[in-house]
Amino acid sequence: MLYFHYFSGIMSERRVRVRFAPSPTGGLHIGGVRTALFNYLLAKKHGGDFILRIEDTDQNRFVEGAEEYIINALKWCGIEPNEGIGFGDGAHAPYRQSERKPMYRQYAERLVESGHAYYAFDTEEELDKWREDMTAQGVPSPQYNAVTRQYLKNSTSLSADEVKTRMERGDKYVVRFKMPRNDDVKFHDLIRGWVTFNTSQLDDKVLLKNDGMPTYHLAHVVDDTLMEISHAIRGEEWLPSAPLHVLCFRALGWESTMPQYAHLPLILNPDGKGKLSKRYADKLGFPSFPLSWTTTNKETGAPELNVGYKETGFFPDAFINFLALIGWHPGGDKELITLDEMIELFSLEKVHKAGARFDYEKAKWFNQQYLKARSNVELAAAVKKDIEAAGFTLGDSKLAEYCGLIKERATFITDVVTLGMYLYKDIQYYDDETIKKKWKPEIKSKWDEYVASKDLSALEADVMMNEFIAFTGLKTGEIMPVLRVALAGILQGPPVVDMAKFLGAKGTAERLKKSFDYFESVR
RNA sequence: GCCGCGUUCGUCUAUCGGUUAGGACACCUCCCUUUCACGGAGGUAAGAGGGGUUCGACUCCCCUACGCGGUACCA
Repeated sequence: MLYFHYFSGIMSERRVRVRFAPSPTGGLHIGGVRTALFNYLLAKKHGGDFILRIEDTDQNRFVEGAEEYIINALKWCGIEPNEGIGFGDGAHAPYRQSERKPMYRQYAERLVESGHAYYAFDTEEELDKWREDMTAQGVPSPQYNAVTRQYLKNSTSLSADEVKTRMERGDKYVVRFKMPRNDDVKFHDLIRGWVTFNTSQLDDKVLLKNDGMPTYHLAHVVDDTLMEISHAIRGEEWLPSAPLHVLCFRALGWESTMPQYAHLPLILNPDGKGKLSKRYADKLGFPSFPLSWTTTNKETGAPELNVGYKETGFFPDAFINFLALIGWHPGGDKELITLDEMIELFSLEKVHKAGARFDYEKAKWFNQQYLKARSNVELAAAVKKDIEAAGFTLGDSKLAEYCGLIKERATFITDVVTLGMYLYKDIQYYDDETIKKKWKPEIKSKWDEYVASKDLSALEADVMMNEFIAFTGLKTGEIMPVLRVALAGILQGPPVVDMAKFLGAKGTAERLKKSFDYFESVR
């Protein structure tokens, strides 16, 4: 509802409004989903607004379908914004920065007028060349700053006339922030506390590009202000440019409504080397996107399908639970928590500072826990389509029974379909090795003998199995593996008697006969 | 290189000056089950190093090391 604004100078109460602001440059990756999640949690915790803003200021990197993907991913995760692209316009439309393009220029101009920014005419080629030369001379990362701007082509170094003619002539130019030469910029981060940077380390960042689009820096300062954003929660990779942003707010006279920053720790690759990347995920065999997403191979140009968490068989609630606990911990020993509980428990102060390695094994464990907790009926509904497509022809209650038999053994919802396939269609594979070791022809003759005198329609399958085992006179260790393979084909799965019950006396008898005949042929 | 941020079991983490440093994943042992799994019981395993401050530091400060991030007319 209302949030106590601690560090704004004047203590004020402010409605919590947060935004998730991805670039439509491809599929949303796991780190992005977690950023969205933390934004969502803070908004819900305080009864505020969660906004989806699309930061598409770089036309070159725009990817078709990415925006729709982001919307669908948030929907699947169950963390839907209540305002913004795909979720309804509020009072601050439009929410796509490309559509807000005309709004930004005036603020860039304002900064130029107030002496906080200037025009620069250097072309990208000239700058590339200049950086190259500087690097060759031993400057590791050349800065466009208080010193170098004096000899580069801009309105601080050129005469007023020259600037005027260039602009009238239609020369392309950018607007750069005029970074002070040597000032300390101090700001408070909700996760890290006070952070200080010296402006001598910062350069004159481009605010408005030569195509008239703002860069991220200007765009988010303007939009966060106009959209009345109270908290800016983003990845740690933004921390180094935060002082620039603070200075922009200040120069525009917006410091009092500046959002409070919270820089999230990064999700690292499992070996701790670098930000979690698709490349690593691919290599180690786990998904990096919530939903499947097709990318284009940079070398071959061929389309590549990246299977998502959803398609792998993750439940959204399990996925979110797992993600929430990367870099955040509410205290206590409870790990299985619902979204509502997360909202209740959430606070940015409890977010960790250090980066966290991604652990796919733990992700699987979460899913397994959620799977086990689902009712048989729920699982049946979730799996019905796939399982019917795979050959299951029985009714819903039978399908639920099947799910109950299988779920303890499954990690993914997709496992439920495949793990007990032999129960709803013919056995596709037999473990011949076990048969070669365990098969005794007398089992078949005993079975024929046993079953000849029985009325299968009047017999319970479990009773039948127990009677038959006793009838063979064999030790359970001798007979059980054979019966298991005869019913399932493999040495895994639910208890033999339970499988028999599922198959029914008649179904079990048919299957035993068929399997025993086969066993005779392989022994 | 420079700047920033960080550093508790292999991994995710609890601890907010006084604990036998707790939990979870993974791993190992045993039990349950003559299958696989689930479940249960137990086990191995941690405060990067060095200085301070303090009666007392994982906890506060400094230095070092290491890791990550940033250093674009990308976000």
